Amino acid sequence: MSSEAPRPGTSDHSNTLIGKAFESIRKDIIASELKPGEKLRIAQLRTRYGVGTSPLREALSRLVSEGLVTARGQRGFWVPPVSVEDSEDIVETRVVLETYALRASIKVGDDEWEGQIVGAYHNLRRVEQRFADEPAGSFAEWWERNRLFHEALIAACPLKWLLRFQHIVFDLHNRTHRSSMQTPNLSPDLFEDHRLIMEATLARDARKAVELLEHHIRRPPEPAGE
Amino acid sequence: MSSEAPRPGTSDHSNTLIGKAFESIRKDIIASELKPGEKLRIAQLRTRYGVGTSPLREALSRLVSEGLVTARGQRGFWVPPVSVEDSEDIVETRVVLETYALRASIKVGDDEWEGQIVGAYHNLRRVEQRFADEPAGSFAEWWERNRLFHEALIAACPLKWLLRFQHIVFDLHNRTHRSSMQTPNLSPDLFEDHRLIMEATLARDARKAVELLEHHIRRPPEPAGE
DNA sequence: AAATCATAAAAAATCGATATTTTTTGTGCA
DNA sequence: TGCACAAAAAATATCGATTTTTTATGATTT
Repeated sequence: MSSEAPRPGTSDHSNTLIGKAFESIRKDIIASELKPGEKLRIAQLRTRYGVGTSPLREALSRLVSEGLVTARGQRGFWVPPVSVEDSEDIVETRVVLETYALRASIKVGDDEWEGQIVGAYHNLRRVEQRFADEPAGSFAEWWERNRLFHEALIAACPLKWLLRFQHIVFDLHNRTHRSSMQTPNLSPDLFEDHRLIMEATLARDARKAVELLEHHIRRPPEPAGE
Repeated sequence: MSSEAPRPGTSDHSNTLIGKAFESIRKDIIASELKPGEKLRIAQLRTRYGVGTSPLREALSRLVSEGLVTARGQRGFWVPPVSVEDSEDIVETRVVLETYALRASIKVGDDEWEGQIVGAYHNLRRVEQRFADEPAGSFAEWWERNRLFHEALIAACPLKWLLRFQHIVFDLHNRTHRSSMQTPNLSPDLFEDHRLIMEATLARDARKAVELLEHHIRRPPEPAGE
């Protein structure tokens, strides 16, 4: 009997069309290639992602609970619209979860945890330096490494469920940012934030780290043109 | 064009077999009728809930993101097992979310909010009184009204996403409690907690209300026997 | 004439049956 | 006991049928 019940919160969908569709659609929604408010028609998605109806609908169903897709019975699926109220809600919820997790991490984090942060920051820094030269090419990459850096900061928090929720609102926040800028546009202030947050965190200065992180999360997206 | 994109976090699955299956399975998992660690075989569930493969799998997919079902690619679905670590994780996450939401509610709640709390408490009190006489008959009802009472307490919190996450961990916490007791067994201390929490909340004594709520959430389930 | 309502046609979502693929179980052999 | 292979079971995916919603059209009312 090698069929063990997996731990809660597990979602191993490797090697299935469901998994492929799930990841692809998730990626496209976060990147705002599937635009906020857009109707997700099954027939269209089938040709776009090259899978049948069933795996497609199952992937969409999974995304519903993550808030990246909304469903109405017998009416189909949509990309949820982006509104100011929702964005503020997402930002403040992210502040609550992420500052708690950062405090907890600073309290119990070990050498291994510190090393992961330094490594993630290094990778992030690389893209940030490259961003000035070729913004378009490094934009998507920046978001991914930004996510990994923030995850590393709070990885020592023992509450797995809280981290899971943080992941969800992070993705949602990511999407609102990306949908608000037509062209890649990242403030150098954001980059500076990262350095300061890391320094305060490694110095175990919880109060300062949390304050910096709050400002960082609340920082509004750069206006499109300048 | 009456097809409007619904707000994020919406899940209206009315009148679909998916919705029926989703609610039924969710209910049975929380009530531990589908037991922790149990394999969820599609063929069995089809006869049990009287629906076909497609709506069944979609319902299960939705439950995966809520943590009430786990999935392994090509291996199928399980009811997640209950472990001590997971339970502590769930409890502490619930404390973080629910105390924040209670504080926020006390800060901004209006008359309407207060009325809902009093009403929910009244309904809950009724079942709690009935519980002494017929525990088996009022057990499931108690859980539902308990949930409604706790939701009423924090309903004025403006962060919809935080409330949504609270709902998820509440259900998970509910399940761990129910799976730990073979026979209905609720402590009178729990009932007393409710009264005190309500009083402190309506008195707008945030510090006291939060302290009581923390103790209440952390209170372990009654041991099965006496 | 404009607006409302009913009806029909088209489109789309939903569902179940069947075929395919993968995993699990069972059996014989080294 | 361990391994290879075959059989069975189970999950997954595709397809087509059914149901529901949406759109289009025309008649009726104000």
